[in-house]
Amino acid sequence: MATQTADLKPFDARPPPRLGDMEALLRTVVRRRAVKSRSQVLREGDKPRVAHVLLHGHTFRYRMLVDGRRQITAILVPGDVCDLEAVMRGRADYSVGALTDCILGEIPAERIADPTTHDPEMTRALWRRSLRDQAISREWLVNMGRRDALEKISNLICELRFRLASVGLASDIAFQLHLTQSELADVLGLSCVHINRVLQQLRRSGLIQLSDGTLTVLDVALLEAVAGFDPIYLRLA
Amino acid sequence: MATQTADLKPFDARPPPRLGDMEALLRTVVRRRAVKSRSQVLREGDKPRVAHVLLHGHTFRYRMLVDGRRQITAILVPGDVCDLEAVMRGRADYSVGALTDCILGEIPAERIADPTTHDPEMTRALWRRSLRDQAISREWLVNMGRRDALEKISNLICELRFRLASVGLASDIAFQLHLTQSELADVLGLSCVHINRVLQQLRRSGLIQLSDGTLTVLDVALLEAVAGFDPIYLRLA
DNA sequence: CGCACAGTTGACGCACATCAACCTGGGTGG
DNA sequence: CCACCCAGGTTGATGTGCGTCAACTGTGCG
Repeated sequence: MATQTADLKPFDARPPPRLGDMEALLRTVVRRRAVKSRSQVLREGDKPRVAHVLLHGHTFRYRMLVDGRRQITAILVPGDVCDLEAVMRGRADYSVGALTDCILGEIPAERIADPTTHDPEMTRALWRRSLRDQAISREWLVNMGRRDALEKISNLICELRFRLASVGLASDIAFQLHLTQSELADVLGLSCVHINRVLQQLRRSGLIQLSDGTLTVLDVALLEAVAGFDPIYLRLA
Repeated sequence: MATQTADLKPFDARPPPRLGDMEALLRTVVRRRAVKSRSQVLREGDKPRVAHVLLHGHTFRYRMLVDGRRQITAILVPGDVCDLEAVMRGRADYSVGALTDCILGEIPAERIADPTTHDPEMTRALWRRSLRDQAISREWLVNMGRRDALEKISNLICELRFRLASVGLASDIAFQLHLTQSELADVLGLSCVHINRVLQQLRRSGLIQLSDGTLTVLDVALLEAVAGFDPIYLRLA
């Protein structure tokens, strides 16, 4: 359960990306914490006392149903805050897990629980993060409700390519994809068998290439057309 | 395209519910606006200059795909802010429509666009609204991805009952449901034919009763069990 | 060496979509 | 005031996208 970090340039912990927001967030990081791939960062029901900015690696939010079904509700990339809502509401209604070895920056709850008492620059940064999170959730709802499996997967790939590129972690066409097919299934509300078949369809039709956790988009325009992808919801301003 | 308001007590515009938050919001309302049932409050792509607090009636957020598919991403009840994110981001990436005749309170963008410059009480109120919105979106994602049609509908009914009760618009068991079956379908990612069949199944099994837009839950505990409903995500604090 | 987990493939079944017809009530225009 | 229309709801027949089950592979790890 380790190794994943090896694929990335060995620890070039360049404090992630541009986005003036990041500076405001980083100023408030009091401690860094490393967590292992596939370990749990936050458990549903916890009352967290620190929020975590993701500095390196990927994490995801999810909820389990009593019978074991799982739904992943967000995928987080460097620069994202894993558990802002949980800290602000005082209780987590979702869990957070690590998809890779990660480095997290801890922000004390006191600094954010009341958004009006401190650093206005950071308050604005948190608002923007939060608004973008919401925009992504809405897009995922559309994806889940009104697109078929091929469109869903294509759409997710387009979104991740975009988000990773915007933090300098994807070239124009290639990026690291650390999701297993079974995790992909739990993101998109499908079964892992079906994910497998659709991924192969995407490969056979020459749209993507996927090996060793590196996903390469061979025909960006066509994939975005298949997906019905419009990145406007990700726009950063 | 009118009439809907008639079912409600003829205009007892009691400024909705408890929730100290409401007071902070209401203080900033500069104008009230009435809109007709089924009319559009906000169009995707608009750059809105006012936000709208819903004072009376129901609205919904949605997105259309180019081929006409529609996904409803939120149902809004009195006390909710229809378009906060659109105002704060400067551009709407969703549309808002009215399910009934509504009364909206307008809040100027200047009062909220920068959350750090004004009334801290209202900033906190907006944060709480926003966090709750997000919690609901997450729950909807779980619903869409990992529950079958019967569970989805049951869950939505439980949620609406809860939210309406918390603003004094539902008795323990009954409330007004202003969604057509086709709109329900676009909330849950199903076809309206299937919605119809599952609703009848719920009626035949004595769980709900539905006539003239009044939905009565005949067996609350059983319905919540069927739905796998846990209201903790709606908790207001 | 063997176990566990990710991926792959085929056979089969089901939940849901689609299509089409029909009913109903209320609103509208002649 | 009646005739029409149309949106919403209901029902049956049929099709299909995706799930489930099950077997097999490859690979890394204890």
